Amino acid sequence: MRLIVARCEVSYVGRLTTSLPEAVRLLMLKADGTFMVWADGGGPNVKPLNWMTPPTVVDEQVGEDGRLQRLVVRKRRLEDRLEITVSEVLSEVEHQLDAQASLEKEGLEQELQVLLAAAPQWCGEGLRLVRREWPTDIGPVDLMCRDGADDWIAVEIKRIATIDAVEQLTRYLARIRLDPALASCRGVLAAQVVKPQARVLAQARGIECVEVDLEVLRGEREPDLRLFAA
Amino acid sequence: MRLIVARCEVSYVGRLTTSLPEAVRLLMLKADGTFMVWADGGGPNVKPLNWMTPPTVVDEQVGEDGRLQRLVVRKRRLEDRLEITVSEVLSEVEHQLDAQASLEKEGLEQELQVLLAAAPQWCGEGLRLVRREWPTDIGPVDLMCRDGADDWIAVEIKRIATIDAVEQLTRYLARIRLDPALASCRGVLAAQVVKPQARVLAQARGIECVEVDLEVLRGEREPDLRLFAA
DNA sequence: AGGTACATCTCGGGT
DNA sequence: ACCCGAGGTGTACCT
Repeated sequence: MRLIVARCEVSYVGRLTTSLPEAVRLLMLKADGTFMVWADGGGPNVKPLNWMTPPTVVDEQVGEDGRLQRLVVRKRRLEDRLEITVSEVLSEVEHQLDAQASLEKEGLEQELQVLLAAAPQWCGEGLRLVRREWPTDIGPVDLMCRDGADDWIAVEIKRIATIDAVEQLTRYLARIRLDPALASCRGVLAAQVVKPQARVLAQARGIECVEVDLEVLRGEREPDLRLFAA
Repeated sequence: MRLIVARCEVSYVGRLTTSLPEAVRLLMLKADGTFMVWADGGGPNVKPLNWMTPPTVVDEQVGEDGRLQRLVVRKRRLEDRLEITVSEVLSEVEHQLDAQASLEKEGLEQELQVLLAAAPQWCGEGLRLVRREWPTDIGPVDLMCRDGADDWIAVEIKRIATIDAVEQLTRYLARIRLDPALASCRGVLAAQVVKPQARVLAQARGIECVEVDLEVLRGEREPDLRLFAA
């Protein structure tokens, strides 16, 4: 990875067109072909001002004095072009980094799904699991359950339930109900957080919303305790 | 901005929990308080492995020999904690970068909306603009127009029209048509690209799709020329 | 290759 | 502060 701190202008032409006036910025060239331009404050925090993902071709133009004058980063087969005009290089280092990353993650939507599959009663009284990832012709519903009266309930699980989640479950329900045996299938939207507009739309469509607590599902906290939480 | 290349382990506890085994990575500490951990290949290209957005508090632990041993990055008022255990620092540089970014962008959805508001006939023959950002109780429709027969037309604008855009316009139309004066309002989906599945769903719902050409809207190219394009 | 759904999405604009 | 929509979203998974 090369890290160049330089005074530079940047222009990008591709899916859109952008330009940056001359200023001191960080140019980051990863060995995997990723190129990024960073500022410090004034813009996005955790996103580069400009970038190009691999595969890239970097054309480096150097003056007679050996100093970097221009970088042109292009994408293979596309008309994407990122051009950096360098007026001064303040620092440049290059290092070999390790690629064997393997970032382990816990606590994503999938964990919610596993926990709710093991304890579907949190999605509705008396619910028992029939199958996880119940297939429809447009994709799988997260959980398919039946209740005490043997009615069918399709459950869509989200970390945060937005209006899009309601639309998604609505599409699934329409497909599921095509089967006469499942024509009366109900829908439940289970999430750690249900956004207000999602709740309104869900109600209009007869879909029930349930907010679930990850720590309770994990058995790390008693459900009653939430009444005393701040 | 400080750039540290170091052999390190990383653990994050916050919205989720992650861990990274010991390897050589880049630690990026921006002056605005942003902290990021980067690898080179093996993971995402343009996203850090771990990060924390401002406001952050960085606690730096140094050994008796003066070498960096541990970085703990915490978020004010939250239980977010990013801990970097450093076994070896390979490089460290610090530089003052400019903040006065001002990235100029052209070609986003907003430009499409401005251009189509000025020339609504590209959305349908004889259309004239009544209002941009026509309000409904679930959000504004991009354009509200009337045609030669004084019929109402709601226009939703996208750079790329997916199935979600059809759903969005459908929701707006349902709200708009609650007003008896607008009960016959039609829908038009205008985009640079309309995905095939979006086109099918739109047709099933009586929504018209129009593909518009940004260069033509800008007046940079004659509409007929597209017939000869590759 | 194309479509779908998830993301510590991030980020900007509005209320 | 929260809600909502757009993104050069990126990325993994699946057909």
